[in-house]
Amino acid sequence: MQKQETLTKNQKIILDLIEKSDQPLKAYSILFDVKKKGINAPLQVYRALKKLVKIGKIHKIESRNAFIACKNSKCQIAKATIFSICESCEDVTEIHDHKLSEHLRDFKDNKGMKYNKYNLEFFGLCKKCV
Amino acid sequence: MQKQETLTKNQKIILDLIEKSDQPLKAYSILFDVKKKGINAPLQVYRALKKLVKIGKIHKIESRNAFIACKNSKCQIAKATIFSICESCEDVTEIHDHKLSEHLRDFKDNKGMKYNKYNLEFFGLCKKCV
DNA sequence: TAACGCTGTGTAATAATATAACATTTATAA
DNA sequence: TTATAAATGTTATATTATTACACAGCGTTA
Repeated sequence: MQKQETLTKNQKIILDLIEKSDQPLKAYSILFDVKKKGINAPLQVYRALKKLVKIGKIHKIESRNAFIACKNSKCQIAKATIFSICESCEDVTEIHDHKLSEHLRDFKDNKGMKYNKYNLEFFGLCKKCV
Repeated sequence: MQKQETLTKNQKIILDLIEKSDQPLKAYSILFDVKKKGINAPLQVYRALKKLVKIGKIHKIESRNAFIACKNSKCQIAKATIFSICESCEDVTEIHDHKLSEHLRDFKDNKGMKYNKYNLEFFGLCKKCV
């Protein structure tokens, strides 16, 4: 079987919703919002989220248990994510910084471990909240 | 009131347990283990964990919802953490890499956000699991 | 010393996040 | 067309974390 190119109905519904928000959404808030479209159970949401994360359409903000759309149109990068998170207003922004990404991509520890993925979250106060 | 230097009974019990493990422990597994010491409820565990994280004695592995002791004897660094995580055996190691830490500490985005904390998790396969 | 603020304790209840198990359906590949 | 991988729908349950309340201990300061 080939890699699936087109999303299924549930996946589309959920991706649409996440893409309309510029901030991360939580699974059960997504569930609440898509009930009118016939998605009734948590598992239906979690399954779609899992797939969307896998193909890089969305990312999980681990420290917040929330999901945000990847704005990078070319993004197949489920594998290398950097976010800034305001600890006051909880605003989350994905960071695309070539130099930093390069640095992280090239990082080697002294254990001989080969990395294929990383997730970096910066915390602080955004301009509005300072 | 001054900053508390000494840990309370519950905090000590839980820190001891976490320090004896070289791998991250989950809250409810901690709870199970400390029941014999008179800690009966999840909240007692979560409260101690929160404090221990705050003072830098332990770190939370966000992607795993688990807690690991900080091995760095000087560690007051609840604020700057880097881990490597094996996706096969789930082995977790804290990384101390001066150059990388420096790079992350000095990172500035273009939003004027001031960071006071970051958490970086690398994923891959450890030597044993390759 | 009494009153206050702060931190921690203990307990019960509940909220929030996530997965297991099962039967069925749809899509793709051989 | 048949085998298989991927997705669906549903119910139940597991796991992770917090709210709310009553109270205890300690240091500060009035």
